[in-house]
Amino acid sequence: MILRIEDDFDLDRIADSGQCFRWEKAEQGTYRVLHGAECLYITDRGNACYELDSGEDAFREVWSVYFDLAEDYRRLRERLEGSGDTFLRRAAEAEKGIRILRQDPWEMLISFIISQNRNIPAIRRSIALLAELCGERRTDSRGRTYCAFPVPEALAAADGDSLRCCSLGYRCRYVHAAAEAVMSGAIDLEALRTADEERTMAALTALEGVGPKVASCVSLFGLHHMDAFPKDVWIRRILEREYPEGYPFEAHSPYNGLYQQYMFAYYRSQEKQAVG
DNA sequence: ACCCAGGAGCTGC
DNA sequence: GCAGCTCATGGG
Repeated sequence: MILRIEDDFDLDRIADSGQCFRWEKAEQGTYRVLHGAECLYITDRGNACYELDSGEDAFREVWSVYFDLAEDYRRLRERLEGSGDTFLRRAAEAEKGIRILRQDPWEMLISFIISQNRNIPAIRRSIALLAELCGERRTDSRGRTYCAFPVPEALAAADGDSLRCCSLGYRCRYVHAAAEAVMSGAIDLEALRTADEERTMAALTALEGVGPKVASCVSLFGLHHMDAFPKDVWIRRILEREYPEGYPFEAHSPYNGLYQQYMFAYYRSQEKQAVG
């Protein structure tokens, strides 16, 4: 189907934003997007037109939700124009097109447990290996196989050696423990969608290997709590260098998470240019 | 051979 | 409470 998206929407920027680890560039302008057990090919045809290999039903039930198309990101970006936060305004203008995807909280929990103390290419690699090892094998619309993100049962059942094959290192037992916590009901990820931030962070950080950074990523990217504000090494640098007097969380609430993504992407792109 | 990475847990003070 | 250490592994 062909779709017109007038709002901020940039596939390259979303793909590089560090919130999703299973997007793969197919050909120029086209991404193959894996999300849970689903697969989508989406192509930027220019002039705000996008081609999706999905039917109307899958689009309405899965992909329009995933891309958060009901939200007006231009409005959220333009909301910054009245503020005196010049760094953030610059970042948002430069990185316009980033969105906060509505990803699956279980997939985000495991992905960000894996993410700790690793760079993005290494995270992608481990997640791909994990899916190949424990995910259901499926076929996409082009006849290519792909692997669904493993369900909790599969990871709880996986033995230590097979997890170790995914280069998870010391995070193996965290992944296994998280799967068991979800299976046993010790944590109810669905219930956290509507929980307040304090309860959400408390429930997530109670899991082994889940600290404040991983929990806030699950909250933002998996539960769509738009005010969650993950602080990784990059964001810490930004706060130190650009906001020595303190960052204005209150002024930007309840969209701190989206604005964090603009800053994260902007700062990293600046660093790349400085190096290259 | 280095140093770093979308960090967290543990120890010692 | 918080600095400092350790963890396993790959990317640049």
